[in-house]
Amino acid sequence: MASDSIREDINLSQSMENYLLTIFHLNEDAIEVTVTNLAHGLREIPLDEHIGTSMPSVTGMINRMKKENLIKDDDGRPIVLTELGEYFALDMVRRHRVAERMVVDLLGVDLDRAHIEAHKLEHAISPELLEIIIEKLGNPRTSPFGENIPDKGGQNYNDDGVGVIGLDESSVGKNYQIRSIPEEDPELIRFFMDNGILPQTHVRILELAQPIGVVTLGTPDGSATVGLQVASRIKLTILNSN
Amino acid sequence: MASDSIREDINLSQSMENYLLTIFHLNEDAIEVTVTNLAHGLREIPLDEHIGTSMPSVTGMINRMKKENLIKDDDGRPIVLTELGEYFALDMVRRHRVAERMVVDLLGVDLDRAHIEAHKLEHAISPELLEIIIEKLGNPRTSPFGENIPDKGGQNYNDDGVGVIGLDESSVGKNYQIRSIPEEDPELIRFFMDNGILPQTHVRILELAQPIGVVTLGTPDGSATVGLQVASRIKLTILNSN
DNA sequence: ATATTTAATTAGTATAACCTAATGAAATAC
DNA sequence: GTATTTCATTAGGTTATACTAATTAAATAT
Repeated sequence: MASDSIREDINLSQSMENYLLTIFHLNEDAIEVTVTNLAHGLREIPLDEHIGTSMPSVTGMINRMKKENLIKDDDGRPIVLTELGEYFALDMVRRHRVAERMVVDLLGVDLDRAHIEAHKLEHAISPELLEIIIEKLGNPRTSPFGENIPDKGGQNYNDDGVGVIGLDESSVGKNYQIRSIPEEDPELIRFFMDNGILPQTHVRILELAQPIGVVTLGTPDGSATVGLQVASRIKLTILNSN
Repeated sequence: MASDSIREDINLSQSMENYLLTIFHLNEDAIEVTVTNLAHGLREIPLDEHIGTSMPSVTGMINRMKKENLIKDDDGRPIVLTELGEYFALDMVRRHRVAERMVVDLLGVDLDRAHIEAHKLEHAISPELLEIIIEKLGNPRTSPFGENIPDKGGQNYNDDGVGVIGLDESSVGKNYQIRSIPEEDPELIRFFMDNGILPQTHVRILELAQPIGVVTLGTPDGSATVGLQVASRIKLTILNSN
């Protein structure tokens, strides 16, 4: 099939794979994909002691990726993926999220380390192994952080953003279900774990003080307060029990 | 502890990790570690379409590894690992064999693909993850091919070669237990799987025709004939039922 | 509308791998 | 004991990825 043949004879470097992931996440967060933002964005993943990427390095890689037909060569900001680029970006997202599920569900890694371990493994999982892992996991539909796992071939992937809001946009007194939480910062995730702030959890908004910049939510176990910045990255769906 | 501190601040490239593994295996097979043999040996692992390594490339890497204090800088053939080099080589062997156990026991990969998948994963497993996997596996002592898994820190690793012989050195009519089988060639492993020639299996030597170059062995399921070259890589321990 | 700031690129290096072709050195063969 | 073969290195190049410093181009501010 087309989705298999598209893959043939193409070998992305680990570096390109990371650029694809970063571009995907910028798109997802509605952040303009520019050289500057990519240079910053690649810093997010704290692999090795590598702090960010210089802008000339990003320019260089973008040009290589244009040559590989992963990024459109129309020249211009924002940087936009070709169909091929989209395909591989979704493939990487799939691998990353499956790897997270694997290390958590199959190996017993703590949630706060899942992202970092998965980020190393995702480049080392062959297409065949990926399918074996997915089957073993029982075809999971989300990562342990609540993010959708794209289908094979990247078809019908949608953000499912309908009805999903940030915790910062929620209403006091209403009940919600947590859909997803941010996955990068181990310390923050530790806090989430300690306070039962996890995907699927039912929560009630106790306080939303915009000027002070905090949101307090009630969980089955108690209550917790987070800043608005963090709150905006906790995604909710409304419960019909309102 | 010392074995932890030795690791600090050292980042081996994937390439160096592969050289360490190859050097280890040459030593294990009592093959002199020379530039030529390394150039051949690195071909064994059929990653990508990469066929072998040129001798100047090996010389170059050996020099870099001398600078990193992984290989003794006395100059001379054979090439010999420093204590640090030994430490990392054993670490790699440990990761490789644990990765093989993981993909087979935890993920359900077929034995004939275990080596190749493990070879990619072994470079992407953090020390912390490695220990988690080992625990989850219940502290396995051998790989699925029957090879010993070195301890953490590489202490008390021994080949356990006492009483172990090659199938080519066995005696007709005697009973043995298979200790280990070669792991590189998927087609050969497929044959082993189909004929129940696996670690732990009890076998009886039915025929050993040196001039013709074949050994026939009886397994619980039937019998199979292999060439002497292959036979020499199947390791046996004698059973006291003789 | 000029000055400043921000964004991106070019120019020029560096390093880790790899390669082929040519050469030197050591072992083996006749 | 010279000739040949084998083994290893040097010489010289290539590619991917990164960097800093300098420059151009575009946006923003005064």
